[in-house]
Amino acid sequence: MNAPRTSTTWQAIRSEVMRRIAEREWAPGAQIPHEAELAQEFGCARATVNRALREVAEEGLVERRRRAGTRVALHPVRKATLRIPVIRTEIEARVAAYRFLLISRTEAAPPPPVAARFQADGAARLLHVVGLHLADDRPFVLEDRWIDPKAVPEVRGVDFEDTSPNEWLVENVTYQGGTIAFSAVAASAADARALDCAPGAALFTIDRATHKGDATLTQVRLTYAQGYSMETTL
Amino acid sequence: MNAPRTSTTWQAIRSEVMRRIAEREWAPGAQIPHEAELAQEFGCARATVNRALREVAEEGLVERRRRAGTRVALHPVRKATLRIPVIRTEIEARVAAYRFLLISRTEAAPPPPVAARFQADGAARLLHVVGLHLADDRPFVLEDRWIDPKAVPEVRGVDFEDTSPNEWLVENVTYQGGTIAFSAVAASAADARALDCAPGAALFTIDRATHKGDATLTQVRLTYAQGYSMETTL
DNA sequence: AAGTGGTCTAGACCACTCC
DNA sequence: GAGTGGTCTAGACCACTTA
Repeated sequence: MNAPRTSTTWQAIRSEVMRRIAEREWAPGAQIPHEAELAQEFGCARATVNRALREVAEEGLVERRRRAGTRVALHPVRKATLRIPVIRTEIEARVAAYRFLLISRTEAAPPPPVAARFQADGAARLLHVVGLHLADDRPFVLEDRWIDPKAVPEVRGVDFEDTSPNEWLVENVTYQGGTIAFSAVAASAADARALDCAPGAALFTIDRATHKGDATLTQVRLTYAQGYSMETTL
Repeated sequence: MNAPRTSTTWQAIRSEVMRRIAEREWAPGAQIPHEAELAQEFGCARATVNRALREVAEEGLVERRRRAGTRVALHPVRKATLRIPVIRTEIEARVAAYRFLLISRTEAAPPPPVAARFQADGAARLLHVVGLHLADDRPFVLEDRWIDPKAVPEVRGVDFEDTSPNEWLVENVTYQGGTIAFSAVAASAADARALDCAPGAALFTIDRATHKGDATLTQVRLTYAQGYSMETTL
């Protein structure tokens, strides 16, 4: 989008490098010239070449190692970046009216598979919140969440009548890491009731756990209404 | 992993910035000091601060705009990076024996939904390849692919008996862009037969189209065996 | 008009790893 | 031991945006 007057931009170098890889001028597995050499060729500073190659490496097209140099990847691992917005934002982006419907909010001992994730003593009681996100008053996604009140003390005072756990947690708790898994499940009776589909219907689900240090803060299963598709670009 | 002697590293600055955001020292929506100020505080060059903040911005924790400065994101859009390996690699990573079984390879006029993606004249004939990837001789994923021979001429000479289209294309065609969609579908009769599950079972699917310039090179639907889950970390 | 981030330069030192 | 990428510096100019 910008065209500085005199200098070579790192974007230009990135494009040229990617072109040479695409056109097989640099074959898969082959080593490409080192930074200093490319800097000379392009008539720019080595830092500029470094910036360009770092980006190409992040996309997985080349692999870089000190001393060994830079090689064109043999099996470029394609990387897709998923943007995972707050559900309310996702629905509003579809120009639909958002509403959250709290189904239940209890404290209970989690079932074994959930407890295992929290690496908690089996006796520990966790907060269990279930609610439905609606788009234009039609079911969009069912949120089934467990929260550890010991790790997130403020949560005890929240009723989740107006604000979904999804949104409250994003705004009030900073995560340090987590895992996400995407899968397909057959709708349970409860799923079918909440999401207005037939039992056994194929539903897209996201299971997410977020951590802070060693502690698991929260775990959630999002079960999307039938026909949902999560999309991104390469 | 490294601790240079005298200088401040950009990783250290990134950590400190993320800490301040996590600890609410910098509140959501608030503006943070500008680069020159932080450089002075940390006793380093502005370029180092820039590098650190650029990384934090890429993770979605802050938003940066010229003149407007850097703000802590109100709704941090979490970004998950999916590594999408070649299927053979994915199976071998599970310490399973990989095998590809070609089911059919024909040239045909694509059905309308496929043709639309190729923006081709309806009369165009595309290569249609269907095959099954097996892990330890058990069905892992069904690949149903359309390839435009006009965009990928070399493909006419490939029989796909030994090498799956998935693998062949990764090695022989460089993409410039594409779209990916993840969803859940009920197993069709053919899916059920190939993947050894009941018709109607909930299956995880990936639909991918890859482009080069304006041309759509190939489009594929990957239907995974029951119970498959795609995982990543935040 | 002015402030802020985006980028480039030229040079330097260092970390890592292959030979 | 030596070559390559990783990073930092100090300074500079520019692009973009808002006031």
